[in-house]
Amino acid sequence: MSPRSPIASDVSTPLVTPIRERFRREVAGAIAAAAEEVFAEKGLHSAHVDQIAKRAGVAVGTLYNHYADRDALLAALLRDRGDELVATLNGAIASGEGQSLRTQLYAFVEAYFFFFVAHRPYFKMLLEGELAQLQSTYPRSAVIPVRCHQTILQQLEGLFHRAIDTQQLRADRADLYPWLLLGMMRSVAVRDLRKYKAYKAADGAEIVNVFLGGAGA
Amino acid sequence: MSPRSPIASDVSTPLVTPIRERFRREVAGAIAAAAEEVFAEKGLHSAHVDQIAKRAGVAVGTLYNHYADRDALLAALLRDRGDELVATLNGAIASGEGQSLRTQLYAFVEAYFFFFVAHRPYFKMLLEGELAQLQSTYPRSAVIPVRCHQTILQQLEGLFHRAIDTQQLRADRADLYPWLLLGMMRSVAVRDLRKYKAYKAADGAEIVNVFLGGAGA
Amino acid sequence: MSPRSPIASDVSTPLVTPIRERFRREVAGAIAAAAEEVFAEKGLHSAHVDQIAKRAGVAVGTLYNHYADRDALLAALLRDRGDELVATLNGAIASGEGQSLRTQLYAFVEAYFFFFVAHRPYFKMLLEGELAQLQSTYPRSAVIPVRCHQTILQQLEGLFHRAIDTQQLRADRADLYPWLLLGMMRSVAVRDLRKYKAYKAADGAEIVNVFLGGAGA
Amino acid sequence: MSPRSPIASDVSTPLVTPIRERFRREVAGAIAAAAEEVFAEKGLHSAHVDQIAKRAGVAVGTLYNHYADRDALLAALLRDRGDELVATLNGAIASGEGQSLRTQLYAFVEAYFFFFVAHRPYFKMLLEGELAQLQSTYPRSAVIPVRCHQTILQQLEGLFHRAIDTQQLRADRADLYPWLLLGMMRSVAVRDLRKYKAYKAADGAEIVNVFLGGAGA
DNA sequence: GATGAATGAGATTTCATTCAT
DNA sequence: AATGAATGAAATCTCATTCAT
Repeated sequence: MSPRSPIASDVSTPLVTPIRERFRREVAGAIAAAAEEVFAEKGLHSAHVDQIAKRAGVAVGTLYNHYADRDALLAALLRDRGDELVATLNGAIASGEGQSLRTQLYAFVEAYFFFFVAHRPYFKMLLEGELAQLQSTYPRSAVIPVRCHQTILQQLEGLFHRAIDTQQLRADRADLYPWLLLGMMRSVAVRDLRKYKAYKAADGAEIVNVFLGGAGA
Repeated sequence: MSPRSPIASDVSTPLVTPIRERFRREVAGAIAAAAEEVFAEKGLHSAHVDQIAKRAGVAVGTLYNHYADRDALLAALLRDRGDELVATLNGAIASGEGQSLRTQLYAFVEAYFFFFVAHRPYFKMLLEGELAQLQSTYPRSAVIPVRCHQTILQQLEGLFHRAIDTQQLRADRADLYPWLLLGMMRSVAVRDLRKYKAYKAADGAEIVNVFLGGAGA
Repeated sequence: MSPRSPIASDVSTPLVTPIRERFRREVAGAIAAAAEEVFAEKGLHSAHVDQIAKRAGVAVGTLYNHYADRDALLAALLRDRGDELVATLNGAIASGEGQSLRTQLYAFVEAYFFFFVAHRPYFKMLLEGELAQLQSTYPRSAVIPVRCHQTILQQLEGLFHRAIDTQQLRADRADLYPWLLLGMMRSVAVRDLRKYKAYKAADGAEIVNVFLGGAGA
Repeated sequence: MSPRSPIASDVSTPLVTPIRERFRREVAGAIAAAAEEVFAEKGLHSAHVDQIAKRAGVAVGTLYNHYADRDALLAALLRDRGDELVATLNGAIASGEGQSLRTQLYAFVEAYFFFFVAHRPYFKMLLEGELAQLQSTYPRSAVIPVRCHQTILQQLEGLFHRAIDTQQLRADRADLYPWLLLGMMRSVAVRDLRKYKAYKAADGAEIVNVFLGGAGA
């Protein structure tokens, strides 16, 4: 009720609230960053909130001031970065508009791995989340990676649909192609995460080559 | 008292034991079957031993009479079926010996999905196990799916190596090809498991078609 | 009801029953012997019935055919050997009747350690049983070592009572003396069991010397 | 906002922490006290963590916030009080320095029973722990009572060694004497714990009298 | 009577969440 | 808003005892 109350932020208190709010966001961001690391390192089930709080340099209670529960924190991570990924891929699609399928796919795959290289921990979470069955324990988080996967498939479906119209892609098994292309992409990402071979731009290009022209001699 | 007394014949135990032994194995089998279901349904982390015991129709203690602990049970499941899968694929490789790469790959992919269709629950476990980080909680189980995945990659490496010698496959990115092919296979398996589309023989054939000749028109 | 029934052992079946009975006792004896070893090795709480059965070369069920439960088995062991010990000590008392206190104590202590050397595993059980609180888990066994201890104290009380009458022992703290003497004996037994120093006859003699004449120069 | 703001003083944590820390210690102390009681009452094996937690008025989880596991709790109890006991006895030895062996032993025995009377529950644990075989289940706790016993024997060895030099003690069986004296002390402690006779100062004195001069008339 | 697998109550331990300070 | 100790439901595992063969 006082003019300095952080709750009733109106025009008379334009300075206090933003500072508090910025602080708030910084803490939430630190927790999210720590959580992403710990979830990626330990796995979606074995990452414990104490570890996350310690890594973030805050107390567990603080974590619960920013996220309703473990599920909400995990869901926020998966959703935010997932939205980023989808947006990045949409950007690649938009940029390739009107060009050849090959060019469009190059752009798409390049954007995918660009994001991958920048966010390996997120990808670990995403790939684990697509298959780990979290429904019972973390119902809100559980659906997000699956939805993300679906969205990417739909993006590819869109690309492919237009490519079929212009006869750049065989039509008969178009339903399968998004799964095949994304399966190769995922596999190359796993290869990198398993520390077999660090991803290189040539890998993405080869995925497109094989997808469009095959690996046969 | 004679050494050949019909009462105390030294063949008497082989009569009693097989019955017990058969029972024992049946129970162990029932537990393994129940475990496979529950692990597939609930996930490798969220499947609980009492659920497994209940599903198998035995008490928890019985489960522990047959498997040292939860980790050992899970490891046994993953190992046994994994060995079966590898053997099946080896069979396919052997059967295709000397034929064209396309024929060999058809056989390989067909065998893979034949096994998949027969053992969907196992595949759920396998695919989850390749990424779920089980090391801390279930160290013995953790390595098995990864090892299985490696073995299959090596099988493909072998196939591809010979195909390169006979110029049926481009040589330059041969290191990548096992990952690409297996990535597509895995993705189609996931598509089935997610209940989008049940696997059909044509799907496997198309994987080989795309892998060798591409999807471009 | 038949004349050969092992249950109704009367004069008409004098041969069959004894054989069966002997067999029965041999098995019970083997179980008891194994149990004594395992209880001594692992401790009264940590000795498991499976271990005992395995050591005896029988199945657990057989063990339960001979002893109602773990408590009964343990109680039988403690009681039987305890009775032997008390009888042995009574023998020593009887043999020393009418002789000097010193002579009587030598005989008593010698008998005690004679039995100890012959039955170290039993002594481990006995000494542990005097203090381990078994009441809640093994109520019948729990009281036996305590009762045995009491009986020995009473035997010493008897000896000392007569020695006081003949003025061979100071009268004022006679209530304490059984505890002091037995305390020294017990301690020397523990010294042996802990593998510090194997018991020698001279040790028993010195206990009597110190008890009667002190260790002062 | 000033760097010396009275609110955000850098001495503020030292004010908050001590309160938390004091609470923490109080709870840890309450758990330890409850544990000592329950372990003494029920025995080292039969005391259960939920009984201890209930007695301490906390939840099980709280107990595990303060002690890594049951073994650690038990070990802490045995170690802390054992160190106290050894220190008390060292004090008695120091105080008797240069005086007659009789005087030194009076001081030693008096200190022992002073501690005993103050800490009967601990002594129950200690005496049980010297013999109960805890190695398999509680490896860390298992060694402590034995080590404590050894230390006390060594303290007596030291006393006796000097007494032999000054010809206050017979030299020939000096290796045995610590065991004999401590055996009597232990036995009198057990007599008290068994509720036969409460310990009195005269009992300790009589132990020394008998040890140095014997009980013979 | 001997067998040994099945039983399940009970013990220990974990960890997401709460809440007084 | 931050703290971190307290909470207790839930999970795994043990082992004395039973009982069908």
